[in-house]
Amino acid sequence: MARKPLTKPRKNASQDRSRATVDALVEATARILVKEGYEKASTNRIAEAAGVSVGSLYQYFPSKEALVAAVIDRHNQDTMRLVRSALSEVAGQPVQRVIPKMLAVAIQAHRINPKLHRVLTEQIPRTGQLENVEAFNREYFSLFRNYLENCSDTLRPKDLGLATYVCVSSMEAVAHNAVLRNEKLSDEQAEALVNDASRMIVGYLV
Amino acid sequence: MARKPLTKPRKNASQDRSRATVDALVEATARILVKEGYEKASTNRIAEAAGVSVGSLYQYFPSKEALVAAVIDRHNQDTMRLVRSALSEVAGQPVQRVIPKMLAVAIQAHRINPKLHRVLTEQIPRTGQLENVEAFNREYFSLFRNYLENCSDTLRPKDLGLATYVCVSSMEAVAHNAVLRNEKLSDEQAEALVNDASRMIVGYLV
Amino acid sequence: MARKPLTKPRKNASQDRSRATVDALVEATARILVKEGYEKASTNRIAEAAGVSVGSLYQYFPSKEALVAAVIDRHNQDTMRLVRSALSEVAGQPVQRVIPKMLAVAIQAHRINPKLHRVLTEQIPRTGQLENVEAFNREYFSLFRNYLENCSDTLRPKDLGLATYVCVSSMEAVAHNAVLRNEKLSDEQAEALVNDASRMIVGYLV
Amino acid sequence: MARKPLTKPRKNASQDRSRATVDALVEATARILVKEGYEKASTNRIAEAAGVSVGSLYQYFPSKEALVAAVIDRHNQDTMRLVRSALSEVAGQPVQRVIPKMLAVAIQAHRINPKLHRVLTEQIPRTGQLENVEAFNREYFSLFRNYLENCSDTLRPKDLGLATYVCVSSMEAVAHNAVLRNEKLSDEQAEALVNDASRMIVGYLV
DNA sequence: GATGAATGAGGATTCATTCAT
DNA sequence: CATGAATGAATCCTCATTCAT
Repeated sequence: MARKPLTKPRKNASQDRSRATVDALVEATARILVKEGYEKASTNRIAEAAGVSVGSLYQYFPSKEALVAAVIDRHNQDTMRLVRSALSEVAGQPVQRVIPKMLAVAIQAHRINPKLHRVLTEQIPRTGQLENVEAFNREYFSLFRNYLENCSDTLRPKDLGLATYVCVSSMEAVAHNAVLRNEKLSDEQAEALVNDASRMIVGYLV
Repeated sequence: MARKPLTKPRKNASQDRSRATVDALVEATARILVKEGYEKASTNRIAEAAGVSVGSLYQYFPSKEALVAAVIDRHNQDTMRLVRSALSEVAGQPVQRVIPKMLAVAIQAHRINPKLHRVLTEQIPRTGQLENVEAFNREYFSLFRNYLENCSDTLRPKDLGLATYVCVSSMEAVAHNAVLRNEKLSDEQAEALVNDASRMIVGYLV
Repeated sequence: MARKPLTKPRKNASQDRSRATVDALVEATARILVKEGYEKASTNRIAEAAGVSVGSLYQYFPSKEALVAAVIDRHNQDTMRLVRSALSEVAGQPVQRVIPKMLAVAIQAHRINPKLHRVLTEQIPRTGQLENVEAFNREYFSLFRNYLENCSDTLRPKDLGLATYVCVSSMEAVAHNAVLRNEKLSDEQAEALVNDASRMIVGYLV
Repeated sequence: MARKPLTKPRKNASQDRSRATVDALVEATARILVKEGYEKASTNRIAEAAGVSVGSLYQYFPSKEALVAAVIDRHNQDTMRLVRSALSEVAGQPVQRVIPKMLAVAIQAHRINPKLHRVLTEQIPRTGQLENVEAFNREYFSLFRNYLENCSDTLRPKDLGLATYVCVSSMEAVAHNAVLRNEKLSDEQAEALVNDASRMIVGYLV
């Protein structure tokens, strides 16, 4: 019991340092990606932007791809947190309340860091690290499908898989395009969009 | 009138040869893009696949980007041809007939060359040659908006710009995801999708 | 028949240029290998020494290993030329004349470029391009074995494979060590060596 | 005498630990060298395989080269032990008995750890730490020369330096090639080899 | 116009070594 | 003494582009 306190801070100090380095790298990657685009984002540049040596970069990330994957992951997790909390907020409520909420959240999620979102969706060659994106999509789908199943008696579509697919695709597309084509989307525009799109989806579901 | 036939064939021969070279290059680019992916598609390899020297490639295309842009252009024009002819086929008919047609055409368009479509949307860094894509989108939008305006009295949404946007986004997304996630989409699946999505869009519009 | 003369020089000019580049690269590699050692021999440095760009290096040699292999090959071919001509010179003569000749030639061969020979045998990691070395050894073995078979009735060893092996190993080792340990080997020393070693081998064979 | 026992064990414990660490590092280096080859053997990997931190590695060995030199040293000492004991076993006996013994021992020595032997001779760039190898060779030479001098009256060659050189080179080469080219050298093959090569060397000497 | 050899800046990655903890 | 995170020079190699023939 006398030794542990002695070593623990040591370990933590070291762990903290590692953690800080990793965070700095992911953060720097996101920044470079936004500022320079994927093609110009070289590992040396990223390391420099992170205030770290290339060697350290490769200590924590086995390849450039892994680094970008980490950025995507982080972004997806941020998004998912938002979606989960929104869905749990309106759990058990009718589609008339849930759909607008989901649309609002989708727009909000794309607005977290629209430039990063754009780079991530437009410039990253989707080669290899599809797994993460797939995992994200799967969770998003199953969350929504779960909700639909819980109120399936109030719904018109019988094939809930198809319904999930149609709804999620549409909501995603509307939010995505809205933010990408109009980075300065005003709140009024967003509201109008949410209203119309909600009416469309709700009308489809009930 | 006696001279022209003499020179014209010559000229044509030359023009035809140019045309053939350009076509071969664009075609080869598309092929390589599909087979190897964007990152592995080098100009030397493309030239070789086209049976042409790199030098000639640069005679016709000032840069790799221009070459890829040409591929995108060609793909978009193929798509647009389909869309235009479909829309003119159902011109003047009610949304109940037009929307399913448009959805069917969107799916069909994505099925022309799904692998190329995937590479084009997933792997090409959208940097610079957005103009082409934008032009394509603008035409698509205005074609659909035109149609909506012609039957605006039968429609519920008053903001036709917003309605166009919501409809086109959703239709595009549904078709795109359907084809990308399921390259072997069966005709039954496609039909079910068109039915549900049509009901959604039509319900929104009327 | 009018066209060919027109294109042939062109082709040759181009072929000559390629050939010259390849030669310059192999030559430069050998030079760097001798001057700096294997570890310091980087592709960039070799290209520079050859008065050629790295790009050109990789146009002709797919890897650094291939370049070194070419040097080894060239060296082995130089050696083999010597050996073959020596053997054909004394073809049909008794071992008492053949063995001294072979020893002399082995020493001579190692003296073509002793420093290169040293680097090639001491510093090159024998990983991968063993095939070439093996091919060289096989030819060397089979040339000598052939000779032994032709005069097998005058020989004491019955297992000619074993005899070939013992003779070649010993002759090689004696020559190799002589040159490596004593780069300034005098002609008298060489002669004494040839005499003693010959007596040993000949005594073994008859 | 009362104090010493008190401190000595402490000191020894520490010395033992050092010793153990050094041994573990040398052993790990040999293992990695065999398993991965020289090029892939990094200090970090070696330290890990030895269960020690890189920092500690550099506490005991100033460079990677030093570490490899230690492995070579150990291997050479193992070999030398074998040779010395064999020679002392047959000390004073005639060449007819000594030569076969030496050949047998040379083969046996190369068989201690043939893979390590191969890596050591084929992959290690002989740059710098030649001293150790030279020392080994010198001892080997002088042991054999000593023996020859002791029975010089029964020998035909008058230049014992030359004779030593010819004999040692040949014996070494025969053993070396035998083991390297044929890792699964059978006992019969080894015996045949020893017989023929002995006859050759003995014939030369007497 | 066509050819393809040549270019060389730039990128990803490794690894022996150091040093703060 | 031990640790292992950090370093960064150096390496191999690629590929869009040019230009002499």
